[in-house]
Amino acid sequence: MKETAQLLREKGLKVTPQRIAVYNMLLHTHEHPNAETIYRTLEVTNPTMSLATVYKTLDYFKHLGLVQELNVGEASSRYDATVKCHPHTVCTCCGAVADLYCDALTNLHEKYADQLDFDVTCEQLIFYGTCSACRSKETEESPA
Amino acid sequence: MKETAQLLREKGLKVTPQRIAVYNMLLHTHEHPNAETIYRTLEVTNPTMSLATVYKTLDYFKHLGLVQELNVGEASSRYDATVKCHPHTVCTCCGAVADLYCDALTNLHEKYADQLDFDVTCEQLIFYGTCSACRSKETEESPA
DNA sequence: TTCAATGCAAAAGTTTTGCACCTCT
DNA sequence: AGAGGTGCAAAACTTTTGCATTGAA
Repeated sequence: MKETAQLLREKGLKVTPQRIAVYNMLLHTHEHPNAETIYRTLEVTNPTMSLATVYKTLDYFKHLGLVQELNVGEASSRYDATVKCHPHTVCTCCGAVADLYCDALTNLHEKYADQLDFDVTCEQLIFYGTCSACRSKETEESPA
Repeated sequence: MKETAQLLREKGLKVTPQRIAVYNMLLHTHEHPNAETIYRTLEVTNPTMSLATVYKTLDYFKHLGLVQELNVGEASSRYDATVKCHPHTVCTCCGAVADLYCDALTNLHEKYADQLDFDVTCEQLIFYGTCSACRSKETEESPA
């Protein structure tokens, strides 16, 4: 993946197989995995990968703005390669965390800046509830 | 505090000094303390209080809807006795977590329900940035 | 009196750190 | 060659759990 290597280089990072693997995994998933999940997934193709390196790598990426850390109330943080602020949904039934692309619910701080006595640099909107897949399952099991 | 005792009883909880102390502390603060902070504060007046009890108590309260757990990206959860959904601001300079009362930014899921393929039960909106106090300090130190 | 709550200490889970070795530049 | 990254193991931190004792009803 030449682009990832170049991106890391531009950010002033040394290019290593581990860093490329972590970044590419995040680029190609919508699951918002946590460090443990990233580690277990990459372990298969990168047998020498260690969990500590995943943590260190995610920390570098976060500070350089390559990834976004996401806190949905679980014990461990999730990560998203889409760094632009956007809302998320968290299904309390299956645990899935999904991106929400809805202009009306994005960059709320810009729309309401005049009502806030606060310099907002970033916002996080999370909806907790039941996703459509889990809702269908519930309806099958106990139809109204 | 007779009201707290009664509230706990109504929720089916045994009334103990520890539970009253935790609930009253949360009622009378706007700091959104975490378990450790609650413990250290109450330790002074309730010398036998233990941290494990604080955790167990907060867990009961949360499940009974007496308190709200708040996750602002720190290692530990913060707690709020105001259980009604409302946005929060987090100052990345001083760490303060404040309530935001702004109708336009509350219950967003009701206003945009038709645009979401998701049954929302609860929402969490957090603005990260600099509070007015820290902004003034910055201006003093390096005036524009 | 009885059952649940408390407090302690130990355990579990996530994340960080120290350090010797390795690898990218 | 040299700076920096990796991997391992140990440590640090938050939260949970087991269990004997205490206390509320």
